Amino acid sequence: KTPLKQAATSHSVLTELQPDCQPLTTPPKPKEILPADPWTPTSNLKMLISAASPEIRSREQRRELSNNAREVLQAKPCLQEHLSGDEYEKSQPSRKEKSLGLLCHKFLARYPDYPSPAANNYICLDEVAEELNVERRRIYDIVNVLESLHMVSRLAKNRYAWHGRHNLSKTLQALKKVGEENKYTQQIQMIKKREYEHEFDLDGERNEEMARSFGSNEHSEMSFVELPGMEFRAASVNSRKDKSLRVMSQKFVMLFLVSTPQIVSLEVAAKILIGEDQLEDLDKSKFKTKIRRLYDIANVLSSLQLIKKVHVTEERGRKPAFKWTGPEVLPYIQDTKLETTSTTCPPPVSEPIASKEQCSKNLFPSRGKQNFTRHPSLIKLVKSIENDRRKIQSAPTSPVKTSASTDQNLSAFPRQMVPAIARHQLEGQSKKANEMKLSRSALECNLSSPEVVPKPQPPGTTAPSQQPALAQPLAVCPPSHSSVSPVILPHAPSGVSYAIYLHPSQAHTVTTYSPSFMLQPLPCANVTGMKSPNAEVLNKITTEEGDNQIATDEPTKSLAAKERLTTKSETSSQRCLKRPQALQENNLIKRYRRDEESLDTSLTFFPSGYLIPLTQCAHGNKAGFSKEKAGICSLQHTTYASPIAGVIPVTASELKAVNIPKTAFHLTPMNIMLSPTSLAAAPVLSNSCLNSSNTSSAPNPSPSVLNFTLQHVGLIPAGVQVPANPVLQHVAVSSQPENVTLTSENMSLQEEKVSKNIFNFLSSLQPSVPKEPQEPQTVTENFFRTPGGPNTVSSLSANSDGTERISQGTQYIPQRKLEVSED
DNA sequence: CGTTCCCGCCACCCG
DNA sequence: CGGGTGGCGGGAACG
Repeated sequence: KTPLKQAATSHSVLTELQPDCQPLTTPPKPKEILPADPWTPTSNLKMLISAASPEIRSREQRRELSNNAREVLQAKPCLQEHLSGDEYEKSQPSRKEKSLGLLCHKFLARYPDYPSPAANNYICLDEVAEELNVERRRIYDIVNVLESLHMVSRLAKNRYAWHGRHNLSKTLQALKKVGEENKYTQQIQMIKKREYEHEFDLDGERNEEMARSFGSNEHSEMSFVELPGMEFRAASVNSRKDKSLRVMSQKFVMLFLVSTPQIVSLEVAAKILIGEDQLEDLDKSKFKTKIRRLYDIANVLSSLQLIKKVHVTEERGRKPAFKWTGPEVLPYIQDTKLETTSTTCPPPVSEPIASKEQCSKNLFPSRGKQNFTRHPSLIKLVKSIENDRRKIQSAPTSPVKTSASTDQNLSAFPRQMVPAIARHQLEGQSKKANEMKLSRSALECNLSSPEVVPKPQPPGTTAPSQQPALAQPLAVCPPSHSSVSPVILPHAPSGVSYAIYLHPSQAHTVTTYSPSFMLQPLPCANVTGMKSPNAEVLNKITTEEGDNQIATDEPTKSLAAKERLTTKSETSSQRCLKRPQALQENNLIKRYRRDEESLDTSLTFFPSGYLIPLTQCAHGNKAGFSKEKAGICSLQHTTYASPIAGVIPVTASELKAVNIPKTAFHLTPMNIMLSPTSLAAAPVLSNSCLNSSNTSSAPNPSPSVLNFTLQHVGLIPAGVQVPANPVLQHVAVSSQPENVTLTSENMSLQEEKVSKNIFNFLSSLQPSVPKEPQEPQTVTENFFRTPGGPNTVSSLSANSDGTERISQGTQYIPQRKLEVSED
């Protein structure tokens, strides 16, 4: 033990502090707090307690890293001032500063999102623990969930290999598949239904039966999901019977990938995760523990930017929940597509892969959503950060030598993986995601034609070396801020939906009103931010990016690739997934049957909508984009396939009976869905579009774009604006003046109203609009709609308070309202 | 007070 | 049998 302390603090309990502080992490802490120092009654008490407690021994008083300090400063900038002498608030290491999330951030900062296989991406738990000044135990928590995502893998005891996000795509696909096989969607439905019934004190006995049919049934207790190329972990060391965290984490993720609104409440998650193991036993403590674990997992997933916390509000108050913010996951596809896509794919991404270097160097590898051009001014920051990271990595603390064998594994794997991954990223894995949609359109505006699009040159900041990156259509801002950003943000500020979806009917109106906007048919299942409890079918629906050659000339379609919904065949999913367990095959038939059965009882969703981008964008050239996605998805089955518009809850049975029109446009009286975030995003889009289109050479690095990007990427907290004269600031949600409520009855009236509303909104996009801080989004939604048939409608209303509400269906059970709000 | 979740005891399990 | 793992839940910090 080398109790070498920089600060002469008399930490009696200070156990181990590594003298050799990492070069990167600025060790010196502003002010050191002496635990024994009696300046706060609380502290005294604490001391006494700790002293009295039998386990005083390893009471570590670790200081926080500069990062934390920074965050703290941000959090309470005002408090810093010299108020009443010295003693400020509490002790430095506030609980938050020790949070797992923060720790995870620090951890992730040490490794690149896309490490080059060449580098020795080894993780020594001990070292990390020391450098981060935390108990090893905490590192396990992080590593375990990372492992569940195959971002790391265990090599030997105390040693892990870092893979970064290279495998993420595949992993998520696999998880999604397994999730589907497990019929998590149905299970979720079950639980929700049960809750609902409980409210009315309905006989809960009946439920048991249902439970049996669903959740408990086929205890497909799947264990750890492995990746094809990944399993070969040091077999020797990897015997531990993976129980909880790892598996739990995977299941948790599955829930997101499988559920349509991609929002999962802790409660539901916990119940499902418990229910799997044992038949429903409302064990209080067990539940509680599960929740606690989920928080742990959620924290690191949050750090990975895969999810973010939101709140779901029902009649019974609001419950914590999480929303998937990670990449949209494509249904697993055979390898066939590889060639097809690779040819169509813009060279940049697919090529560079050859040289991992570039990949890893690209701090903003193209990722699912958040396809925003990296603002040049960010480059600097990014670079320095990366630099730091490099230092850390090369720090003497991690001198581990690579064994030939392991090295092999490491390098070999990525090589194969990358191409596929790259392609996915390119394609944009979320065909369904609205955000994807929008971002892509934005991207297209800016990037699809590099020549046309001027490269923003930040005043004084020019990074020629980065040019290539910018030129690449794919060199867009990924959400991978986690690895980049030194700043810790509370939550990803910006939401996810950037598009406005309109029903065709409304579309007309809108177009009329403001000709400058274009309507773009868009299949957006989960975009709306609405919660669709029974989107079971949805899960099987795959949006197909389209009709390749969809025209570029037709204004209505030119903007983005046309997308279609196609049902995904179970067969495809089945056959694609290679699960270690062979039992699967045996159950295949059974599952089919089950699936069919369940289909009958569940509701179906037919999503759709329109994206309303600026016309200018159309000028651009997105031809390439729209084309390349052609035939990505192999729709070998089309049970319910058909491009459909509108979000329409329909029961399977109804579906059969009603005979859904191919163009289900009229099925939905209306379905305009505005999410607060969309409002915020829109300005950006418009701005960028304007820049690129209006003036073919608009060097103006719009600050709003920067701000938005920063916020979105998490470099700065929401609400914070980067100094720059705001040309187009976020349009406050409140820009929507009136409440809009649509019902099937008074459609025409409502319609008008809506259009008006939209018009207002669109108008508000103009530069003159005053900026306002983003507000938490609130989505109200009805659950458990009754089988209302085609008449069911969705409606949206914007409250004067700036929050929006989206509710669907007038025939839903009113009590089943649900709100999702981001903090 | 409810939510979030840190801390670290201690059971496992693997050399 | 020692040490790495990590399940687990009390209870403190936070809001």
